[in-house]
Amino acid sequence: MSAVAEIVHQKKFKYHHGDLRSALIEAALAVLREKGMDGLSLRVLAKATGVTQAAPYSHFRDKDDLLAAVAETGFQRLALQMAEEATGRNSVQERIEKLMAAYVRFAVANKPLFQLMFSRELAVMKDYPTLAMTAGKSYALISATLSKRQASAEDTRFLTVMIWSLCHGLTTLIVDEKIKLEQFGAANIDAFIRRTVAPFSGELV
Amino acid sequence: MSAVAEIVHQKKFKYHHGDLRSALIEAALAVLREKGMDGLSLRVLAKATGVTQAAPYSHFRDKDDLLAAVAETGFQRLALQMAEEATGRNSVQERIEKLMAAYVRFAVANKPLFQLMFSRELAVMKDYPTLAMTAGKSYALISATLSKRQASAEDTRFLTVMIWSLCHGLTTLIVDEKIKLEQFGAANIDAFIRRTVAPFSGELV
DNA sequence: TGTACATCAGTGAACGCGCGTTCACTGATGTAC
DNA sequence: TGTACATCAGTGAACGCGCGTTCACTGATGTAC
Repeated sequence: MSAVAEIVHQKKFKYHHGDLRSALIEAALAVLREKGMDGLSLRVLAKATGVTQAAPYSHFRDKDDLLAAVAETGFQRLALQMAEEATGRNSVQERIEKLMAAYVRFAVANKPLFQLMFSRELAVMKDYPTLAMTAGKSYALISATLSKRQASAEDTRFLTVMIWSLCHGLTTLIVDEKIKLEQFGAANIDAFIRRTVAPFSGELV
Repeated sequence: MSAVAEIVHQKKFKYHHGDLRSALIEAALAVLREKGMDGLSLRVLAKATGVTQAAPYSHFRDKDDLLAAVAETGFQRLALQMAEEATGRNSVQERIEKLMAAYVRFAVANKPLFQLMFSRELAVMKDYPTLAMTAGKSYALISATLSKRQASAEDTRFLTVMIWSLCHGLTTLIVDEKIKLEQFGAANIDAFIRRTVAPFSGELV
C-alpha cells in the first residue's frame, strides 16, 4: 500500500468517525472533570473528538440533548457504584451506610458531573424519559434496602425520602464546600457517615 | 422652576444615581426571580437600573464581586426568615421543624437565588469574608436550638450536621424537582417535614 | 455667601471572545442488482 | 465479482448574539477658603 493510499485509508477512517456519539459523551465527561461545567461547549467537544463543530448535530438534536445523555451516563455510573459497594452487606444499617458512602464518594470524585445531574436545567429535561428512569435508580436502591425491614409501605416510602435527603444534603454540602470533614474531626467519609446516621439507627432494624 | 431647570434637576438626580450599589443588588434579585441565573448579566442589571453598562464597575470590582453581594443578601434573608418562624416555639423538635420549614419555603420561593447561594462558583468566593460569615447564620440557628438539649458539644455538632444535611437535601431535591410533594400524599411542606423528621424525634429531647 | 477645586460616579464607544446553530456541500459506506 | 446508487456522517464557512471588561472622558457633588 502506497503512502498516499495509507493516508487515504486513514482519512477514510477519520471521515466516518465510527462511534462519534459515544466519543462525544466520553469527551464531555473528561471536560467536566478537568474544566468543569463552564468549559463544556459543543465546540470544545467537537475539537476534542477531532471533528468539525457541526458534526455533533448528526448525533444530538442540540446541546441540551447531549447534556441529557451525559447526565444519564452519570446516573448509570452512580447507581452501579452504589450497588457494588453495598453487595454482601446484610444488615440494613450497614447497607444504607455503604450506599450513602458510595453516593458521597461518587459526587466528590465527579463534582461537576454530579452538579450537572442535579442541576435545575436538567429538571426541564423531563422530556427525556430514559433519563428520568435512570435517575430513579439510586432512589430505588435505598428504597429496596429499607423495605427489608418490617414496616408498612408508606413508612418505607417516607424513610426513603428521609435517607435520600440526608444523603443528598450531606453530599451537596460537602461538594459545595459548605461543610468540611476535617472541621468535625472525621478521619474519612465512612466514619463521618456512620456518625451522622447513628442518631436514628434505631429505625434501621 | 422652569421646565428646563426641572429637566436639569432630574438629570442631576439621574447622573449620580444615589444608591446604585443597592439598586444593582435589588435588580439582581428581581432578575433572578424572573429570568433565573442565565438572565443575570451586568449589562442587564445596568439597563434595569437605568445606567450605562460600565457604571456597575464603580461599585463592584467585577461580576463575581456583585454575585457575592447578592448571595450575602440572600443568606441574610434566609436567616431572618428562619429566626422569625421559630420564635415563640420552645420545644426543640418544634423549633427544628419550623427552622426546616422556613428553609424549604425560602428556597422554593427563591429558587435561582438559593441556587446561586449554594453554587460551587460561590465556594471559590471564600475571598469574601463577610459572605462566609453571613452564610453561617442558618447553621448557627440550628446549632443553637440543638444545644438546648442535654448533650455533649460534640454530640450537638454532629446532630447539627445531620439536621442541616437532612434539611438541605430535602430542600434541594424539592427545588430541583427530583421529589414531588404530591407524590407522597403530603398536603403541605410542614406536614411533610413533620413526617420526615418523625423517625428520629427521640433524639430531639 | 460665593468661588475654586478635588473627587469620583457615571458616560459612551469600543475591544475581543466564544458560543449555539444553520447551510449547502462532499466523501465514505453498504446494498441491490 | 463488479457497478450504480441511495444514504447520511462529517465538512467548512458563515450567521448573529450577548457577554465581561477597558478606556479616556465629563458632569455633579461637597469641601476648603
